[in-house]
Amino acid sequence: MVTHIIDYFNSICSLPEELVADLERLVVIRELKKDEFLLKAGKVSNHASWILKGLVRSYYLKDTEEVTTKFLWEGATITSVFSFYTRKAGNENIVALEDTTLASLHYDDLQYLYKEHPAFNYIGRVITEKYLYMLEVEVYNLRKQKAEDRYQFIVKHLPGLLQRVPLKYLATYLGMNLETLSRIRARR
Amino acid sequence: MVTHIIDYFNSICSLPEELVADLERLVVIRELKKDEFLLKAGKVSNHASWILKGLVRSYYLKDTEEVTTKFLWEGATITSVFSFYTRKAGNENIVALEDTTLASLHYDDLQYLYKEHPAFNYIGRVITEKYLYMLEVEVYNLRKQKAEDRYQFIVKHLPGLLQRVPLKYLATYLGMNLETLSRIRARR
DNA sequence: TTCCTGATTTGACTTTTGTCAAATTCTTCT
DNA sequence: AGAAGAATTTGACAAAAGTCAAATCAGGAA
Repeated sequence: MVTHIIDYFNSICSLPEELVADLERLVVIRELKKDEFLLKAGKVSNHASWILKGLVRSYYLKDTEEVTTKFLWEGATITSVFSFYTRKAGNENIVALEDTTLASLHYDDLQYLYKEHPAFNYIGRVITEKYLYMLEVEVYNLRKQKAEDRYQFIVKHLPGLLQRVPLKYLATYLGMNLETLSRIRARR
Repeated sequence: MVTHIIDYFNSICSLPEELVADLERLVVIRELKKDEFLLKAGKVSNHASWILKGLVRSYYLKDTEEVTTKFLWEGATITSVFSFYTRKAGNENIVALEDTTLASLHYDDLQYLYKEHPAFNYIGRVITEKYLYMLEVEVYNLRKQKAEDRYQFIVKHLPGLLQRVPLKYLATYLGMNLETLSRIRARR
């Protein structure tokens, strides 16, 4: 299991042996059952994780409504950007929508890797850049005025998501309510 | 001028002398007059820049309408994330809203710095994280359903922007049209 | 100052989306 | 299979935001 994530890092930049040894020691494999939480609002996020299998959702509470901010699946990196980097409690919840397997690094261990292994800074930078790019795409879609256009973007670019995610979560993710999403799907 | 940006990098992580020497050699100071372009749609973005003075706007064309995606000013990092990282032409335009002074690094020089100076990856990652966090805040605001709430977020967190930016640009940035923004400002 | 152009506001009306309530449909558990 | 609960759809209506046209305002150029 740990080898998968090491292979992934290796594909970004070839890892020195001592770094591989440290990773094997520090990377933790974790299993989340459906509906189990990886992070709860009010807690500090201590782990950056890579999803080996499964699907998670992150959301925050606006009044009584859950607003979904992200869906992440196999191959994705997941953490609460705010909480992990600032070391403060945030309002973000992360929960498994399916049984999920993660490779995780603790914040302290990550800092240790950055300090001891210059190459790991290269990897950290590239992964952060990828995450940034993903977020830009998300913002681009969210800025569309019409609810229909935002939905069609998912149909076109992430059709698999429609099979794996309940519509009530997709609706708040796309900034519309459930009934609107249902009606958009009905036309056609 | 170049010293400002080197001081900034130094504040993130102390720079070895050879890195400072390379930076002094590679960082280019550029001046943009109001309405001059830093990047035009259809071109590959070759520079990452830091704004020393001034204000720029990035936008793309949706049909005939300009959709503003970002306002960035003193202290901010600016590039087209998509085009700069993928080395492909994008749809993003970046234009100065005020006379602006930039410190820029060419893509190739940046890659050279990353390869030759591991410490610079640390800096690149931290800057990317900051940008990422800024973007998360932006998404958070955009996901608000009510146009009024999105505007009030600016009033509360970026009141200075209201003095520096024409409302027509602010409107598309906030995902509403000019008349709606004007009416929101009229209620009080 | 006066004119011109662009920025902003206002009005009348249309379209889109939200709200609330109820009906279906689908899943899961026994 | 049958029941309970969740997910999704549908209907009627209300609220929010968009559209188009016109008026007003503000800053710069002559």
